[in-house]
Amino acid sequence: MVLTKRSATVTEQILEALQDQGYRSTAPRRALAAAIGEQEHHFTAEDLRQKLPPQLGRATVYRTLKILVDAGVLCRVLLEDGDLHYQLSHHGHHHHLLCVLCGSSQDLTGCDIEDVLATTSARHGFELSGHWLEVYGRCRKCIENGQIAV
Amino acid sequence: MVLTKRSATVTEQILEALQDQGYRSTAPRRALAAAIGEQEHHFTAEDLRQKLPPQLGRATVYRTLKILVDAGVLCRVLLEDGDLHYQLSHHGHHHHLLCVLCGSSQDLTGCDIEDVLATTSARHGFELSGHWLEVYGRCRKCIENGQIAV
DNA sequence: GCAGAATTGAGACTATATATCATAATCATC
DNA sequence: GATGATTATGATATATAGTCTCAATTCTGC
Repeated sequence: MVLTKRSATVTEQILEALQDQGYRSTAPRRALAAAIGEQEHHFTAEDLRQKLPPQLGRATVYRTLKILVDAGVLCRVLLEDGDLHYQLSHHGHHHHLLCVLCGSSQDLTGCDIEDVLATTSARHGFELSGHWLEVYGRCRKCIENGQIAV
Repeated sequence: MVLTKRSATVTEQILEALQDQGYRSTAPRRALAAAIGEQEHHFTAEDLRQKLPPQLGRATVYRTLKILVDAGVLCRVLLEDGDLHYQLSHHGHHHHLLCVLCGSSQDLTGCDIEDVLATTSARHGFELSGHWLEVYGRCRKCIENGQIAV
């Protein structure tokens, strides 16, 4: 396994991304970056707020999340029940395999969904501009642990 | 083209579905069914409310929409900007090709997305339980009309 | 340390949706 | 039709998720 400069902690990566985009380094943003670094899986804006000092304003949390999504550091994840969560993005367009039991997620890589979509859409005379795909199920670990659906 | 009992008006189909599920036929529900029948494309709960007498309570609209989604008459559609809309469902699991210009939608049928997903997921040791897919783009008509993105 | 610009946070506000519950409407039965 | 058990309604309160404003504060380069 090769260690590179980019494999610093999540918190550091986030702060770096902010700086790369010309944003200032402020105490609230450092606190937010640290809180995000602590998240194991996907989280909501309110999840973060609970980990942060209460005087850190709601607006700041949402503003920063938006910046991070735009910067490609975070991506939005749509849960099965319609809840919108955030999680670290592994850059580039991709999809998620979300475990409905433990909340973990894997990136769906090396898949040819895009091709299938393009072909099928073309058959309908449709010109593709984007799509949203979330996949729900049980991850290997949860299956092995013999968990059954809630 | 063959006319069957099932090809009654949308409004009638909705009312029939409600009755099939053991729900009573009430004035608010009839009004709602009529309003849904008038919708050309996908719509929000508030779109409907605007077409209905103001004394028809908000709760009734949302309750009825939920019933209709559960009954499979309507399905939820996620727009590119995150807005949740409703539209008539053509029964069974399917996906939508949503035109971002005119708002029309086509069902994505005869596609092998499910297979691709199953295969890819299996490679990740993942046991599929569901997924959500929305596809955005421009429909044939809008392309032919030479519309450009807003 | 200063000035100017960026950022913050308190709170008002919007939009969407659900919960409560007294009242009203429905429908099977008489 | 009338009755009554049951279902449904709607006014209102509450919840949730997020945006907007703007005076006060904090950064950063100088």
